[in-house]
This record gives sequence, structure tokens and C-alpha cells, in this order.
Amino acid sequence: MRQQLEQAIASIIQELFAVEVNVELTRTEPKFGDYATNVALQLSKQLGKAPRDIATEIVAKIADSLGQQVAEVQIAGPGFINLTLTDEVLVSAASSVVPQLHIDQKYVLEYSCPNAFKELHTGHLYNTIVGDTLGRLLEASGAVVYRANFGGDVGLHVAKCLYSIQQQIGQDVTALKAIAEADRPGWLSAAYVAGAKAYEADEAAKLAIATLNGEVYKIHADDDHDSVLAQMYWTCRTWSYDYFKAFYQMIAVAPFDKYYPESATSEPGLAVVKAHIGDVFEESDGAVVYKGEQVGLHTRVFITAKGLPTYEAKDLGVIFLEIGDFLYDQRIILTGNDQSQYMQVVFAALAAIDPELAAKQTHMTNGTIRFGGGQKMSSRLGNVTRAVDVLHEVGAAVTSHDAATGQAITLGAIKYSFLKHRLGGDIAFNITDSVSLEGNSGPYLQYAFARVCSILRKAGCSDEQLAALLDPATQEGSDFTGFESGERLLIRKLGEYTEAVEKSITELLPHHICSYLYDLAQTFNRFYEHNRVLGDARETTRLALLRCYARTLHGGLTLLGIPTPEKM
RNA sequence: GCACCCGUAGCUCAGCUGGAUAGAGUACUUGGCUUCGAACCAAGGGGUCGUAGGUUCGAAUCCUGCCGGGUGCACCA
Repeated sequence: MRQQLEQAIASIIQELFAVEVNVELTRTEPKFGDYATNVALQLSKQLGKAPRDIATEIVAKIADSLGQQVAEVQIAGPGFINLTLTDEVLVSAASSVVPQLHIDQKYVLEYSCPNAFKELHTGHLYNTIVGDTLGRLLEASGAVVYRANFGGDVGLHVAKCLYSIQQQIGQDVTALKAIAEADRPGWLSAAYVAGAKAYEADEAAKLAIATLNGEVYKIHADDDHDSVLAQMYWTCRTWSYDYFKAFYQMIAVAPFDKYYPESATSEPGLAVVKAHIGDVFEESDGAVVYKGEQVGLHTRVFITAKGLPTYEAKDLGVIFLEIGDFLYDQRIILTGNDQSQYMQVVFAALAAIDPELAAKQTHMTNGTIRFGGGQKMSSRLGNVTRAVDVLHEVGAAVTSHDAATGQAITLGAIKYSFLKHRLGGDIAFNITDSVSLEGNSGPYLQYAFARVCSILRKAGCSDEQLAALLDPATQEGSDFTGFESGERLLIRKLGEYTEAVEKSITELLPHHICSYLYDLAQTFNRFYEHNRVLGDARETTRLALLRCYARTLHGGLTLLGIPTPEKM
């Protein structure tokens, strides 16, 4: 709709002044109209005319030729052209359709990426929720999305954990069977913490852990599933992955299509780097490095002097594994923003190896979660907050009638409080504010939805009708007639849904949808406060507005991955 | 030292491909439920958009310097 108008105005200008111009219609305050454009101001210098004179000529033509869509057109201020749309256009714009911007494009989305044998913390929680939502946005816009999860299943952290386990159970693998399923994550985590402590405090332990580290690599190299250590390792690795999967299920995110354990990426990573020593990489002090300075970056080691692949090489390895597995058009990797310069070097090296593949890479970053007082959580400081703790804390603060609804509200509160911020910066997470059911929060929107459902039911809408209404596949009807001013504000706001979603999809920034939905809910609440629906002479039109609102709110929340209970 | 990100109301944040009086939430003050769900709505105070310049008809938005905060810079992940 907007694009159509923009093009129409562009061709009017072409006709009048013989200039090519990109007309941009922006939403404007209701008192000015529905859309505004500043083309007249932009053209002023080029045409050597006063902006208002240019606007006058354009406006006359618009009134002439766009009468079907534009009810009113005015010039305001220094030369803005303000358009007021006809009611018919407003109605047709108010659909909860998601623009199909990525039809049949294949995306690999890599996010979450926890290390096996370790606990999921708040950073994983944030990253996972954002990654999941980006996936939903891409899928809704027609893309095929493969979700990949790349995590460390080898390395010092694993050895520390195994060391502590050996201290506890010796060589008795069967002792692992005694640990109840529910206790496994906590038990592993405790083992890691104990192992890490021993590593710091005890020289003998440090040595033993270093040896274990090498042995774990050997388990992979030999594909060993029989030795005592191997049995211990594989058992605990499985526990770890089971724990991740259970957690993802608990926070209701889409399952991952594939896990790429770090152990599987070493070999392909090493191979790629070694194949390009000389033309891309060079040897330096026994290590293989990429000299980033040549492209304005810094030098990084890809293979250590001992011949081991670093994270850099493994990251290259996973890129090649994923293109082999999925033949993607685009790959998006989401990590903490502390990795942004690191990733630039990896991508620069990749660009030197395979420019075409490098062009398909996008690195997106999320900031750090900070808790009250701006205090950063870190495992080193011992104040790291586990992801499950956040769930429990928020869950405890939610009061609800039944468990399922309580869980929905908990997830809504957490997800929304993460997603509403522009992606990239650090965010302050305040448990009290996030569960607060007032203001710009997930529960506010959930409540708004439950409320409109309740009204629709009262108006005679059966469960089946409601379900059909909320189903995106259902064709939207429109029994609207002309609007009163309050109704018009609501239908106008409903029409902005598609634009907000489009913005979120093209920029891969979910927060635009959050802002929009909050705005929408507020607009509705204002409308509802001042206008009677049931039993009113305008009931038919107003109920149609309510249905459209319910559908839009539901669609938006679902797109974000936020549960939409119909009662709460 | 070099590089990247950030600095908007007391607090938490939108707005940033330049455009009309800089917006929300929260907190504070006040008003509105015998009437469709008040987890709501309405009203009020609260700002030199870090700072100094520059570009422009026009800057929170673009450029430069400075101040303040965060992060990253060779064999960890």
C-alpha cells in the first residue's frame, strides 16, 4: 500500500519536473494525517523553487489522480505533504499479513552455543531467545531456516569437570548410573566448579587436568567408546546435551536442527587453514596466523605452535560444515558483542579463501545482561547467574491461577524484557520490572490479549470461531463501514503492523515489533475506555475492529515467541 | 597505545538511511470502577539529547576533536 503510493507520487513528480526521486512516506501524527512526505523540501534546491510551491503542484496532481486512496491532502509547515487515506484503504491495510521478503531463501542461524559440561547462564538465555525470534521472523517471511548450535565439547573446561568426577567415583563408571536424571545438570555443574577450583589451587591437579585434556582429544581421534574415560566422557556429554534440550523445551524455543560439537570442527578447520598457508595464512613463531593488519584488523592465531586448532580455525571449520550440510544462501551467527572484532578477522580470512562464501556471512551481536546496579555477572567473580535461576526468580514473582498460565506469563515477561531492547547494546535486567504487570511488559500485552478474547467470547464468539480467527491461515473478512474518530485511530494503528514487522525482518531487529505491539495495545485500551462495544449501535464495526486487533496482537506475540494465553 | 560499541527525563529505554513542539515505561502528584476484564485510562511536573566545533534551509540523527563508560587486541573459548 505504502509502496504503491510512493511510486504513484514519484511518477507524478517525474511528470511535473522530469526528475527521478525516491519518495518516502512516513507515518505521521494523526492530526497531520496518515502519511507524510518531505520530497518538496528535498527537491527545493535542485529545482530552484520554494518548497511550498513545489508541494502545491504535487498536491494538485495527487488530488486529481489518487482520489481512490487519498481522502485528503494538505501542505503544512515548511512544505510537508500530508496525506489522509480513505477508510477503504485503511481497512485493506489492516491485515496481519507478514511480508514475504525471503521466499525460499535458505538461512543458517547459529546461536545459543553453550559449552557442554557447563551450566547455561543468562547470556545463553538472552542469546537463545533472540536467536529463536530471528528464526521465527525469517521463517514467517518465507525463508527456510536451519538452526545450528555450536558448542565446546572438548577443551580445558571438560577436563576440569572430568577430573572432579574421577575424584568422586574413581574408575567406577557404573557409579554414574546412581545419579538421578533430574540431578545430573546440577551434579555436572558442581563437578566443573570443583574441578576449576582444584585447577587454580593445586599444582598436581593442574597437571592431571592438562593430561586429561589431551586424553579427551584422543577419545575423539580414536573414536573411543570403550575405555573407562571414554565411557565417562560420552555419558556426561549426553547428559549435557539432554539438559540443553530440556531447557530449550522449557523456554519454548524451536529445537535445533543440528549440533556442531567443537570436536567435529577441528579437523575441517585445520584442513582449510593448512590448505591456505602461504596465500592466506602465514607461519609466525611456529603458529599459523592470519595477518589482519592488511585489511585494517589485527593478527590472530588459527593453529597453535603445538599444531592445535584455535577457536578461529574451528569457526572456519563450522562454516564449511554448515555450507556442506545446508547449502545456505545466508548464514547468521549471533554471539555476544565481545566477539565482534574477533569475528571480523575470521570473516576476513574467509574472504581471502572464498569470497563468495564470505559474502554469505552475517555476524550479529547481543550485549551483556546486567543486573541491578549495573553489576556485570561473571564466573570469575562468582556472581554468575544461571539461566534457570532467572526462570525461577521471575516465576516466583508471578502470581497466577494455574501453573500453565503462570509459566506462560513467566516466559512472556522474560522474553519481552529481552526482546524490547534494540539488539546490540547491554541490557539491564530487573526482575521486578520485567514481571511487573504494568507498563511496557510482556504480561501487559498478554493481558491485553486475554482481555480482548474475553470480550469476544462475551459477544458470542465460540472457542472454534476464536481459534479460526487467530489462525493466520484464515482469510480476514471486513465488515467495516465508515469510522468514527476513535475507531479510525485504532484501524490506522492496526494497519501499521505490516510495516513494523517488515522493519524488524529487514533489519533483523525484533524490538520494532515490541514497540509496535505495545503502542497498539495502548491505542486499543484508549479506544475501549471511551467506546462501548457490546450493545452499541456501532457494535458490528466495533466487533470487527476487536477481531482484527485480537488477530494482530496474537500474530505479533507469536512471531516473537511469546505465549498467548486466552485467560489469565 | 590501537580498534570497535555506547553516552537522550531521577531510573530503564525508544527515536539515529537528517525534517514539524525530542517520545514511552517507571517513580512522584492527582482524578476515574453498581456499566463489555482498572494487569486499564486521563491529567501534571520532570530534557543545554555527554561536550565543543563543522556540514545543512533544518542535526538527538551525518563529520571531527575532547570528556566519560564498556569491550577486544598471538598461540583460551
